[in-house]
Amino acid sequence: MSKKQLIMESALELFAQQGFDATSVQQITEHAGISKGAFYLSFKSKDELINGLIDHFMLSLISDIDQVVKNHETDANLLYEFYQAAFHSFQKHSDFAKIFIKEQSKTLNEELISKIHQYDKLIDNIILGMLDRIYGEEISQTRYDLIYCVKGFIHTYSHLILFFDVPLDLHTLSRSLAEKTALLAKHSETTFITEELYHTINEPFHVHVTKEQLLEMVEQKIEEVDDSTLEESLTLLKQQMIEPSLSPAIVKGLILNLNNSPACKQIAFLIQGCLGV
Amino acid sequence: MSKKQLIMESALELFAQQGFDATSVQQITEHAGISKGAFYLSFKSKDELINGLIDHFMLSLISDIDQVVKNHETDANLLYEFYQAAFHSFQKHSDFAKIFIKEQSKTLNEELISKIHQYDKLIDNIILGMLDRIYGEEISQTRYDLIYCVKGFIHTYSHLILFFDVPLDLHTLSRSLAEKTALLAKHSETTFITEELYHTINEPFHVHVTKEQLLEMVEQKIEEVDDSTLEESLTLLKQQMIEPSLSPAIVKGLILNLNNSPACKQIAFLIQGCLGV
DNA sequence: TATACTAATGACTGATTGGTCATTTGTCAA
DNA sequence: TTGACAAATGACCAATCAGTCATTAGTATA
Repeated sequence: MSKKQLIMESALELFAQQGFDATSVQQITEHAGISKGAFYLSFKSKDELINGLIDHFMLSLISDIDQVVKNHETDANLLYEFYQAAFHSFQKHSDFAKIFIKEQSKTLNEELISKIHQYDKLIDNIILGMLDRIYGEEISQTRYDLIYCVKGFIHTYSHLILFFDVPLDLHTLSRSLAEKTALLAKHSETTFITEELYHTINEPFHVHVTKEQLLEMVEQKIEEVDDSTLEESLTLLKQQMIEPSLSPAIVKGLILNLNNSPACKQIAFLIQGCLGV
Repeated sequence: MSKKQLIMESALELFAQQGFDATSVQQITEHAGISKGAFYLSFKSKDELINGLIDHFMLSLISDIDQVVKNHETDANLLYEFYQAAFHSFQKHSDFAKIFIKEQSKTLNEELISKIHQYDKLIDNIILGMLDRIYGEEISQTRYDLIYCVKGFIHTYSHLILFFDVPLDLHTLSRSLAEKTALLAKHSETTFITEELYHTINEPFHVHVTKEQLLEMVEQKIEEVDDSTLEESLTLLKQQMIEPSLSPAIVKGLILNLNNSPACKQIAFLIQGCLGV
């Protein structure tokens, strides 16, 4: 495990317990068994660490959900699968999820708030795509309202999953929420969040990872992975981003390779967006 | 305005902008135009101030909602009125609502977390009472699930109200959420939060304000109020709490007097509970 | 072994914090 | 005008913080 990862894992644990502000760099380095100076060899500042954590786990969550929504053929169970994926991802990264719920829109930098807002919009788009696919024209009036309902459901029930040590039946929960969402989608008539209102609210934010940033991330990932298939796939896709030469089928296949590895799902999602597949 | 109130208002504004940790006592006192020493004449510590703010505004919110639910005769529009009351209360105390949403279950003292949990349970009970009153046996299987849905709705839509400077139509919002809640209450069948699960989760917490604490609060309130009717009502009710002598009708009337004043609604709610009216 | 290099350390700095307390200021009745 | 008391002040303290840097430890090459 690289030093960066070690620090991130130690920090994550402490942040989940105590929050960002209440956790000192000293504590993190002690918990990781390294010196304070070593921390600043891996991260320029505490803020950079927080930034990195948010990027890492938000992308993980988003790519988890996105993959399920994209790869699910029969729309019948899609809602159920969506909720399953979301809650499983929360459970898998429960430390980060705790931070995300607790510190959401706290007193962070402008930069961080904007970043979180961007990820939030990504999630909105995934949910919207899913709803449109299932219900189509049927929900043309209420689709934006439904996004907020779905996010409301996830938020409240996440509390249970994260902050109580009770064994929960995620299957029943997902089934229950799928039922509720379907009810709202089929019978809800009053519209509160019109398309206009939705866009007014989200106007100033645009999602964007520059190609340069992404290339850098790919390079870093190449050094991290052990599997040769993954390494090769990443290298080829990096080349493709610099100078397209491969056929679409090959590119899709390479991205699938990455999607099969939990460690590469996130970067797969980004490459996918960059190459427009 | 008493010094205590001045400090609380100044602190509230800064807390809403920056959060608890990021706001120093120095900043608060500068903003209030007093010295640092003067702060500690009114509050034993920064924590005591935070405690006071939470008590003050949570009670305000809860008594606002409770009054609407209790006093609404026709159950037809009750859901709508409930959401209206909740969002109006949020809008009225938007500074505090922001803090409440932002710092919810952050890294506060054990004491504070428990306190917030207690208020949360109070809200649960009000919602549950309302739902039972409207739907009765019809929702016997899903009543606890419905609480979480209602709270989920309020949470997500509160974000819009609090963090975007868009003029919002609370009437339409409340109507929309009333419709959605009714849909779920009437047609939802899958139960996730069973009665047993609900009680397991909330077991260790019990709401309690001791009579002594309440008497002290009443005394303080007597000194604060200007109106003679309010002062008299408070004094009589205080006597009643120490040694019951008035008829139930008089007690009810006195509480109504308090309910008519925004400044006394909260303490009215507590006295009501203490006297079992 | 000697040299050159990087990785890692932790004492240190300057800034900021919550909270204290000797001192000053303001306000009464005598 | 005086003296007694309460209200208010802000310099001060110890603790803690993020971040730095001179120094040391470890390692690979010659």
